[in-house]
Amino acid sequence: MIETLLCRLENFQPLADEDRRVLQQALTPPVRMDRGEDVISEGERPEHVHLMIDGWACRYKLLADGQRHIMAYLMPGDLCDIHITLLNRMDHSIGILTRAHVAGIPRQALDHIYAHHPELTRALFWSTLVDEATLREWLVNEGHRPADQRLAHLFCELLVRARVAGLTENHCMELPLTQDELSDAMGLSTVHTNRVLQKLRREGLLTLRGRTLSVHDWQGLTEFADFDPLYLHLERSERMSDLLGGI
Amino acid sequence: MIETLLCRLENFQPLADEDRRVLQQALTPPVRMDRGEDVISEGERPEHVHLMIDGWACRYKLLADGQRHIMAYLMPGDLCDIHITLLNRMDHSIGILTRAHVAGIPRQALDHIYAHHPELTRALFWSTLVDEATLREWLVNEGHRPADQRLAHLFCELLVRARVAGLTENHCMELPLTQDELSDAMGLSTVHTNRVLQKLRREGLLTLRGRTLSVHDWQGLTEFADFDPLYLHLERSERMSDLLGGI
DNA sequence: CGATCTGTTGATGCTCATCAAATCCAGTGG
DNA sequence: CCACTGGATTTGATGAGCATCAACAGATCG
Repeated sequence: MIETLLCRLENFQPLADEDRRVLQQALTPPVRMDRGEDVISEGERPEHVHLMIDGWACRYKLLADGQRHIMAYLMPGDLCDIHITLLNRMDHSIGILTRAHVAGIPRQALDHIYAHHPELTRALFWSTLVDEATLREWLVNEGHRPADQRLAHLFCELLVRARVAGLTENHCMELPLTQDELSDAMGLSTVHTNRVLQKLRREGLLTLRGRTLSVHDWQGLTEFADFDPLYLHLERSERMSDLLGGI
Repeated sequence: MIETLLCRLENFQPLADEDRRVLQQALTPPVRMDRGEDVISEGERPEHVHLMIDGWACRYKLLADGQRHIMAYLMPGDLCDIHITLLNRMDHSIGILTRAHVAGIPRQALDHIYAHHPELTRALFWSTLVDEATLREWLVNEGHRPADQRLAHLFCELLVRARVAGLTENHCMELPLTQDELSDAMGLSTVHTNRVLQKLRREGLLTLRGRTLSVHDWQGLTEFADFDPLYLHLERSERMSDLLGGI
């Protein structure tokens, strides 16, 4: 799954073999984690950067009233928290959503990369900038789009990201999220999310059942959601071209 | 106003005189801009990083239906778009909100900094991580908080940021935003924003009139808004201590 | 096989958008 | 100095979108 990460980083620019090796060797062995556990919690001082090997996680914050807001989904190949070497304390938590394996890059190894591998450093920096761009799009999504478009837009994004990570078959992907977890990310109630999902299904755009997302009308979905993948900055990905062609 | 930037960067760690000089000398002379102009537009390939000398700007995207969503406010001392050196094309625009002066750091100068001034580079990287953290908080704000808390939270943030930039007097600051511009950031209609502002005023929390924000009950406001400034990562700022003490 | 989590359905009401019009204000030109 | 103008703020009325509460059906799992 380091392959997935490398593959993603190469959306910025091709990596030297040396850089690939350095990154690979920096990784600690994957740790098994279960749904409900935190990779790291708000307020903690992190010592590792974490990499999702398999399984899904999310960034989230808890509000004063106990509600959880999910700010990002992390799928296999995603780095969880590069920030962390530079920020003192986590301002949010990272929680596991499925059975998962998580590897780490020790702070020390990362410092070494920063000091001696400028190209790799830039690639990692690039990757956080993409995360930031994604965050901006989510902000637009929650701020301005009604519930149906909002969910549709999320599914577009997830399908593209999964595609680039090699996690799709045709227009289907494993999506191990409950409607509750979707709701906490979209700022909707579970009930409303449920009704919107039914509507998207009725309209022949997609179905979500048994942890599998199937997109039936990709073109229709992207148009409905006003989805423009520019913000994912994946222009270089070969796996993207057919999808993008369809947009 | 480079002072403000340096002062902000030193929230990460004190800068060497050498680094301060390098940054100062990298700046191009400020250019005068007017409300409505774009510093840079979506899709463009940027050649400078921009620094707000005076006046305000915002990051925004235009949606398919013509609505504008504001994703960040930029005040004097804020860098607009460091990303830019690494991302190919802007996935959003930066628009001027008041008469303003904007300086630039040429891409070339920035590359030089990246290559030869690791500490300064880290400080700049840190600064984008804070931007990202702010984005996450905005996401929570729009996703989960009702309109009154949402606006209150925004005002808390703006006051703290202005305070650190030396732009406040007591609990007042110049806030040159129309209710329309506030609405576009909060995902509310102008009408509703207006009513919420009246409510916050009636409750004695703050008044916003004639481009001036006056917070009358800081403690009450932060409690009402569920505001925790951790995400701004300003622990080192001396100017913050009195405000934070009040939280 | 019950216990628990997830998904589904119905009913009710609040928050907020929308439309429309009135007022206020700063700037501009006669 | 005043009339004019266009933008910003304010007010009222109406209705849509979505939250909330409650209950039930299905799935999953030890």
